[in-house]
Amino acid sequence: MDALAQLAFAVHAALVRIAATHDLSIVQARLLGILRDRSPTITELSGFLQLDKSSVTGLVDRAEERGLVRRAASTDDRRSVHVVLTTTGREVIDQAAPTLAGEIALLVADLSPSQRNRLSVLASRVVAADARRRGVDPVEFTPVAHAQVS
Amino acid sequence: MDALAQLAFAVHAALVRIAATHDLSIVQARLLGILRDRSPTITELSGFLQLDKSSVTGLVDRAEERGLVRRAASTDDRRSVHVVLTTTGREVIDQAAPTLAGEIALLVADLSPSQRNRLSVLASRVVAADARRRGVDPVEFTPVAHAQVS
DNA sequence: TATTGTTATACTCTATAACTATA
DNA sequence: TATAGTTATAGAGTATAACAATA
Repeated sequence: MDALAQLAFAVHAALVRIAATHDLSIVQARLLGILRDRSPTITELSGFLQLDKSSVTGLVDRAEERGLVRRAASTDDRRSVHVVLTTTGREVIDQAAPTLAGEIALLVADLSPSQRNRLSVLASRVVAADARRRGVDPVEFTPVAHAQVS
Repeated sequence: MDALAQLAFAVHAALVRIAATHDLSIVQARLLGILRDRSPTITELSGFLQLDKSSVTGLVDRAEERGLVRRAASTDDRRSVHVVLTTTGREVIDQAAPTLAGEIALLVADLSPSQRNRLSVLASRVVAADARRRGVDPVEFTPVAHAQVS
């Protein structure tokens, strides 16, 4: 299954490349993607992104400095902070998401529609099995996902 | 094709996780994997890894400090340097490669053999098309590839 | 002149450990 | 005591620009 590793590298590289044209790293893009339809706490983000809390603090710091997100006090727990997309942040991710999706589409442009469909089904199955195995929610992981939801 | 992005993240995360158990980053693992059957110059590595020369200098510096690789003067061009795997480096990658491959295998364990085969074929096709499009050699990109060759 | 590689610099991403404030 | 988040610190990875040595 070496092809799978190569595929992952190719997709990853494509996403890095396109995110960069929007002045985003992949992690920043995922962060903004997650925030499109929710305002999680730092700890929740830490779970979504599978990162240490302190890493998320830094990530949010940098995004906040750039005016992409803001911190909002929680009403029910004064220790907690909710991270919220700003108007600017929403504009940035709304612009970036289609081009990210487009780059993926370009990657599989050589496949026939039915092959694309089969690949999609198999990929979903692998992702679902992996998420189940690790006890996490499989929907939360890519800005492209949220792009298609919206 | 959002599933493809999610798949890429899942595979990538799995490789990061396993490489870490061998005290390697993904890039270090790819570097060692490439060096298994060749001794490229810095510029050649830069092409294989799609990184700037200066990034490769740093990568090789760190690997050299850890005794995994060494620099060897080129015989024909005194500007060039060939990067060579040390005995230690070979031991490390020979140990890591099977566990990396094993983790990929685990990821697709839920699929039937014929589904795995189909996924492999589709993945190879996408990778090949992408490599062709970008004018690079598709074989050079993962330590797992070299693991299976050896 | 052009190419090979390094250095200087700066930034992002990441984690661990220690800390503060709240629960 | 336990949890939420931050800070301090350290290190890897990355790129750009300027440079020396060689072609």
